Amino acid sequence: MAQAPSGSVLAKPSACCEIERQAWRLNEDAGLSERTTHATVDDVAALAGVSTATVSRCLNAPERVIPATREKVMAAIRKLNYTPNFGARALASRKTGIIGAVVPTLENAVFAHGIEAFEQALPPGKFALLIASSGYDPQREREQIEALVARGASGLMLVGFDRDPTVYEWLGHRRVPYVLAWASGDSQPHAGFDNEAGIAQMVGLVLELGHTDIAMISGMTEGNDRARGRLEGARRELARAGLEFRGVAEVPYGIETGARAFEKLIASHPVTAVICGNDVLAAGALRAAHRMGLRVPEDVTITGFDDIDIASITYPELTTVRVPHRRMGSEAARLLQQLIDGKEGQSVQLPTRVVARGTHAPPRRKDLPASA
Amino acid sequence: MAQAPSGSVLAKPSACCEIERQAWRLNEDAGLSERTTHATVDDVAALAGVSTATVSRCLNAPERVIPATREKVMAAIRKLNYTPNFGARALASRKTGIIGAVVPTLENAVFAHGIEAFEQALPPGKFALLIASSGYDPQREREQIEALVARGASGLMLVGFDRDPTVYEWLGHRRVPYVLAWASGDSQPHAGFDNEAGIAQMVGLVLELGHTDIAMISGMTEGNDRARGRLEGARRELARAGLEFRGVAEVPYGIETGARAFEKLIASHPVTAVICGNDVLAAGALRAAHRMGLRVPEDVTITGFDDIDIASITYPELTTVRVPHRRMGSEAARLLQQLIDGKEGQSVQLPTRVVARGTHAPPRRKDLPASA
DNA sequence: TTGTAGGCGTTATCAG
DNA sequence: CTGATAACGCCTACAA
Repeated sequence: MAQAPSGSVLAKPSACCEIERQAWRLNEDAGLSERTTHATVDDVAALAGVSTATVSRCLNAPERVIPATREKVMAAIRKLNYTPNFGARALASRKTGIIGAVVPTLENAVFAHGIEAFEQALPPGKFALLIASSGYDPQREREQIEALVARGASGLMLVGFDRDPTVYEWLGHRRVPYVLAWASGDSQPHAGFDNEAGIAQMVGLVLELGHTDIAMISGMTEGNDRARGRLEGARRELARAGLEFRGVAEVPYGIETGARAFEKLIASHPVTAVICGNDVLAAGALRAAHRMGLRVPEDVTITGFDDIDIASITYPELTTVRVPHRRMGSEAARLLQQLIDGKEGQSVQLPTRVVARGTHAPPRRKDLPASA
Repeated sequence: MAQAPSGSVLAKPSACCEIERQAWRLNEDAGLSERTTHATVDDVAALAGVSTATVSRCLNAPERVIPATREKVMAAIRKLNYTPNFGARALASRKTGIIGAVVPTLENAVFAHGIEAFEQALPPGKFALLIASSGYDPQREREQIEALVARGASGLMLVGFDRDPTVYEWLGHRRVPYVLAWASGDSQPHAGFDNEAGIAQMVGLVLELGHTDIAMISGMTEGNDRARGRLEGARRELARAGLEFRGVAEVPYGIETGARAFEKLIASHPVTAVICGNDVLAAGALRAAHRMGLRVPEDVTITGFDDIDIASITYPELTTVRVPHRRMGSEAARLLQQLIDGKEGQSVQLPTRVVARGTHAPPRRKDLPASA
């Protein structure tokens, strides 16, 4: 009988031009079928000649066991290849060591990086991270939250502040601690930054350059406080200078959508600068500009927000607003752990700053070529 | 006493220029302190006037309970705001509904997208996804695998084939089903594509254009079968044409490392084409080329691999190898579920193809300017 | 320092 | 279709 480590080949269809497939199955105890069940504390205790309590202590509080017996126990554990049963342990100890996180999507680098930092900031071995994505859908987010809690999450990391109040009530009733990342304000525990202040800095820069005909490509603002904060912050800063946008497009996240929005905006408004709600939209706008034969920044200024990797590989490199996403992820992890431990935790508001690269310049003097 | 939904403000230091912090704590039952414990099946059963068995059935096999009693039970559940205890459920049913995944890092868009697709392909509500990242460190990956299994993962998704055989033995012994994503070969259940074939297509294109002085910027090959497959595949294709690389740099994943490698390669070898192991390295190379004043593709051809988003926002847009990362993620999810269910599953090998965009061209005739 | 024994909240196997 | 009741595997006072 086949003895492959974990499975056995059932069939291998001849290689086809398109997609090759091959059948697999978890093998059903091909060889030794004596003990199909796993070792338990009792087995370990018996083999080591101690009580189950001692075995448990060796695992959870080694210092409370004398080295000699501890050695015996550990040897038995190794020999039996014993691993504590997760369910039993969770049931008895009333803790799972699982933390949940719901993000809109990991396809947005901002969240992927933040989550990565979040995960790395969790004490290794002490916590594991359960991740779900909502696709920016509030209803789905709610289901995901409930699913994670149902799977034993003893703490949650959520993105942004905007959500139905009943979600917070539910969480409060269940006594599930949570942290809002990429959020600001002070009505909830959070780790974030000020979107309005960040975009205001950028708009300030554009205004200083002398632009007056400005448009904005914003992400979808519904249920997204980040996008809304940026749009509103930009409007406010413009208003302070007695101006308003010549055009505003609100589009879903994506390079293509950013490109389309740019084309439309340029076609219908005589703008010299386009403020984008994030780097991906800006990258799309930049690509559209290239394809339309517009020079950046000579003909048009384009700015981003987030400063993710792509901001430094566009050509010219993107002028954007730097946001410490990774730092935010780790701060969120720190805060959440403190909340879970019942300790006092600190919400934190991280600073942002404009990174001036190559996509901004003073507006083109429109009268020059015309009056020549 | 404060009655905030889930916490109460303890202190708010005056806003500082750098980082603002604010103290939080999960409030300790500020109001009603009657029942600090959660409702259990017994409570629900009592309130509904049925047995715990019936309550359990209502949750796990509603069709086995007549609508009348089911309604009573559901009403009691709602009223008590009852949620099954995860640990108890896992212990009794011997299943957690948790699937684990270990990836090198979510900061690599390839994995972020694949994982996102993997998660979405999991039946919602039936499974939750536990994620850990290894940082490309085999030792850490092993720890993460054990941690996920210890947290109740009943199936695993791992990246690539390269790892200590004892890991597979351990998994086999524990009877934990697993799927290798971004992997090929046929000794394990996998969902992937052929790195060697993919890169060979690209090298073929470059050779056809007439290049003979070619270099490669590869990702780190140790413990990374994807990078190694690409490097070896390229070497082999070159050898078929009687050529070999004029230079090879093996560098960690990143834009900066790609840029540095390109500078060094160009400085020490008279190459006309640089094959890159992935799009990020290629983007770095492209940026370096721009900064060095080299024209792409007139002066030098640069190619990538993966076709992630950034490939279409570089300037010129990147010629690369398209890999169906999302499709792979969902195929991996499908396969893993079948393995978990004890059913036969199909390994799958997805096709790749060259996407010819703007960074390739015939080599520059070096003798032309010199002989003029 | 170590052992004893009860309980954690569900599910599952039987009868009824 | 529903109800007792015995696992499920581990933790943790409490005793020794």
